Amino acid sequence: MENVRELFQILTRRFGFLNKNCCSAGGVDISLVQSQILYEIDHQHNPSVQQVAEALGTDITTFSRQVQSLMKMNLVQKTADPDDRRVYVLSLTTEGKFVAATIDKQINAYLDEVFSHMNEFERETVLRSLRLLMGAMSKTRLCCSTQDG
Amino acid sequence: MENVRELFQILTRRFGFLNKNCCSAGGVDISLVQSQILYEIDHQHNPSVQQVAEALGTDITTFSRQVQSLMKMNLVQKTADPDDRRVYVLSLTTEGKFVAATIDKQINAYLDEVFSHMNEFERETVLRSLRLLMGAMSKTRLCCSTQDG
DNA sequence: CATTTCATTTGCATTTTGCAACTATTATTT
DNA sequence: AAATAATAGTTGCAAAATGCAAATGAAATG
Repeated sequence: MENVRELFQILTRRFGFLNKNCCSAGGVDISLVQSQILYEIDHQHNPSVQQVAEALGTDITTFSRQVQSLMKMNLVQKTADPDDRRVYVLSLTTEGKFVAATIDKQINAYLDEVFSHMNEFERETVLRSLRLLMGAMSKTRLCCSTQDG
Repeated sequence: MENVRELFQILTRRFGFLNKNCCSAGGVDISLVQSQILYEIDHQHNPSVQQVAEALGTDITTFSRQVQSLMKMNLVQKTADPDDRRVYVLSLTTEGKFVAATIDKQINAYLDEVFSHMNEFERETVLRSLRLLMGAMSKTRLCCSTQDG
């Protein structure tokens, strides 16, 4: 097997650039981490502060402060969990949802553009491969576990 | 087409975790960015300070300081370019090469483990797909361009 | 009811970051 | 060839991000 790491390295770098450049939406300027937080909150079901922090691999104290910034920007809400009053549930505000959706649109537009360079068969194959790869990654508990996926 | 971004997001997150966790080698502790810098210097041909900074999408002043740290750690060397004395060429020291190689081994070992969950045919398909994807990304100049790949 | 565990937040010191300004060198003008 | 502009790289500084230790308040355990 050739050098697989190289493939991954370049692929993820490129996607990283994309994320970095796609981070202003509707007059609001968003940093890369903030964009990732919005994404994560948007995709988890009523996540607590800790859950999101862990999913992103961020120290929880750092994350706590990042949430504070996003609340000041009126993009994220914190709701006390009635069942366990230690816990705060995170969610996006209307504006937060709008920003997240805008970023999502931009990124998907770029990805559509990328996939437009393939024919239908290639497209299908690539997508199936990516899903396969994710599945294989999930089976490995060596490291790198995430919440989802 | 389903939500492709999600696939990418999770895939790159996982690979990011891997990179993050694979960053100590031979008693030396290495941060994620430092690991990426070593990788990049190792894979470019006599790169200048600016070239590596650009490849990584880092501000050049920040990068200049990161190089200084890596020089203090005796992992990276700076050589004055005889043709243009404004330019410094970056290279890895023996120790730097060792560290880079160790990290590379760890990451590839993990990836081997991942690919071991597939049969030969799947493996081939996935690798071919990744290459296809990279090719398609290179054709798009919308954003996200990198030096290599 | 005392103790432990847990989720989250703050104090503080360190590190990282990037803009503006600087030095030193090369390229371009006239 | 002197003057000017452009380039590669470095520092000053101030703002932002990070993470450990410790604190708070709430739940679980004995």
